[in-house]
Amino acid sequence: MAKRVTSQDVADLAGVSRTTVSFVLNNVTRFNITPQTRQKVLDAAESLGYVPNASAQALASRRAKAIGLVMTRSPRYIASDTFLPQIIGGLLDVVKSKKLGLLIEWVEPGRQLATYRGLVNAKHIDGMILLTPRLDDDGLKELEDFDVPTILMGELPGSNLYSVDVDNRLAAQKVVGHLVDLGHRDIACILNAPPPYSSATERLLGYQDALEAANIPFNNQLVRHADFDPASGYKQMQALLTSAEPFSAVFTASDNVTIGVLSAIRDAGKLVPDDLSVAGFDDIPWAAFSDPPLTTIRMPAQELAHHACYLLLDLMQGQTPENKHMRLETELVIRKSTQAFTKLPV
Amino acid sequence: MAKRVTSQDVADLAGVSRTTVSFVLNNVTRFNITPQTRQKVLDAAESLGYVPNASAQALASRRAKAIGLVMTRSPRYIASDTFLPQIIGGLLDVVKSKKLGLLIEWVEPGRQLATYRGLVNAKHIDGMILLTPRLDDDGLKELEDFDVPTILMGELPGSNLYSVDVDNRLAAQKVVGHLVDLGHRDIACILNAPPPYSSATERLLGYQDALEAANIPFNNQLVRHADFDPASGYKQMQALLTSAEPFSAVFTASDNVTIGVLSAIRDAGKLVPDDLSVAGFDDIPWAAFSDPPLTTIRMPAQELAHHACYLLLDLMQGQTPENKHMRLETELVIRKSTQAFTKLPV
DNA sequence: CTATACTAGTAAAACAGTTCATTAACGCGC
DNA sequence: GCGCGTTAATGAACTGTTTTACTAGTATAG
Repeated sequence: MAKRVTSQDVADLAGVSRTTVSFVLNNVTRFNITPQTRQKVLDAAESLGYVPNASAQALASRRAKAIGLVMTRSPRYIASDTFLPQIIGGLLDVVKSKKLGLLIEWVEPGRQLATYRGLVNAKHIDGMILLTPRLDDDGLKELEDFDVPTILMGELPGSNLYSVDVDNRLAAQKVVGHLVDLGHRDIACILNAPPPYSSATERLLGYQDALEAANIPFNNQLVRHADFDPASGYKQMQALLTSAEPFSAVFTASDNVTIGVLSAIRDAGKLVPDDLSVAGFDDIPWAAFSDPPLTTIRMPAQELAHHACYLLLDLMQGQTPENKHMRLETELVIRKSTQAFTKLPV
Repeated sequence: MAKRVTSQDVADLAGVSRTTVSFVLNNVTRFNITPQTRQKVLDAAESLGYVPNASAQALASRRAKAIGLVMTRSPRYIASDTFLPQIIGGLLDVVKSKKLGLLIEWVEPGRQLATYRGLVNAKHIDGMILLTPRLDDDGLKELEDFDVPTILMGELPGSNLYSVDVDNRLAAQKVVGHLVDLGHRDIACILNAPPPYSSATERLLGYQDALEAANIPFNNQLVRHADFDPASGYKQMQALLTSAEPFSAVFTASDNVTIGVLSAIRDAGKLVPDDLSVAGFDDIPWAAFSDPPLTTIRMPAQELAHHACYLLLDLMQGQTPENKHMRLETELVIRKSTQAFTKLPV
């Protein structure tokens, strides 16, 4: 249990002051340090195995050297989020290269405001990335007033916060448009999440856009809301299949939900794509290997994370990029789960 | 941009000293505080919206109030880890209830020792949980000498560190035993990861145990190592199918890898379970909905996270539980992907 | 030969808490 | 009326950095 090595120890060994040690180790160019002195300090630090105390650094510099990834969903849903690893992987890339820490937080519904305030005031983090924001988040407006750099991953209409996302509406329109182009007119829609989540609402709008462009009347009976996981997809698909409404294709606004959807279709004794075309959203790793391989929208999850992180870093350095809402390109990936309309299944 | 509220502000408003504020807010019972004074302080803190500065607290108390989740895999693999969300969800449960922070770290292969030392000395965290340890991790032995509470999630034979895991060997033996019981004798094995990962090695041993118990000679030609993701599973399965070795069943030591395995089998024109029985490991959410639903081993991921976290908290409080290696129960989940042996496929 | 400007470095004051040692006040017994 | 113990609260030291303001020493210009 060796005693902590402090900057004083380094200073003593190098024969300089703590100030100088700090300047050297932080590459402060504003002051003049001779190369010799510099080297002496570096050698001393190296030989002692000096690592600055993060708390002291944070306290003195008023910078925590860490960012937070804040999730608005309960651990139960986090557990089945196939998307999260990609986000975290992407964030780690950046964070690591900038020598920052990554803190994971979760805000309880109903206590958002208090949680955000706590995070901000405790100064545990210098900025935060909010994942899957909810439309009914009461704390988000307040957040705009705090002076904490914040990036929304996901869009929230009307919010003044910076955001990084794909254009969910356009992407949904693209994939539903593909179904329309194949001749389908009765297209069911299973949303990824309940209405309070903005991505669900946006994807529904895109679905409607595609219908409208083809002069297909909107039928609310064909729209269902799933709840992130395969089980909810199974349930909603089963409900659709036993309903009186006929349809020849289904758009599922989340591949993770699609896992359950395909299963329900199989259990009902129908074939994809012969009886029913199925298109997804996200292109999770599973999609390319499903049976049949899934036509879907590629969500550039890691790139989203990269961009969100870099944008956050800019904000943390006091910059104010003029484009507040960054939208990344999505790509329609056509595989084997969709085919041209032939007839309505019985 | 309101100025920060400090404990001094609270003290002033309540008409007491900073010391008293600290005692009240930290529930220090060793000192006597009258209920009236106590209430005055609480009211003052409440009305000012006081939140202690995390850095200052950490510095003064020498406790960071945060734990770290440390991963030994590169972001590229992290991105396809279907397991991670469950772990994080489980950790968040506990961490939140104890008002701790959760920091995510990633150690680069080859720089493990330096990274661990940095983490420890920087005192950013009070303890850490190591995920999927590698047998060739040079920093791990050193870690035993540091006095930082550490929990291994995963087993590392010979390590003196506390660990929480399932009995990978026994679990693999159970599921392979199930295949044996069904009459299969030529059973291929696709491991979840390269040999340096202890879980791969342990599961291979369990596979061998099951063969040995049934007096089936071990055939190294039937063993392959995948690399965490579906694509690697596809590749290894394809290699097996085109090899000269016959087999009637395959044990895949990771469901995520199994996704690719099933796909390769379909592409080869074979049927599961008629031509080939397939058994997995992990029971990820997909497994219940795959085609056919997958026979697999249920990995209690969230419980593992819970236990690891509680054990870590014990360690952080200076306790030294006598059982250093906690093993959680796994359960064989029999679904439709395995059936009794009939004949070897051509 | 000073006044000035630069160099290279330092002393000391933050930063915002925790915690040990101390004290003031108070009743109590003798 | 004095020492004593107890209670409730405080002063001040301490945590390990950053950073501002300052200084001693040297070179340059007038």
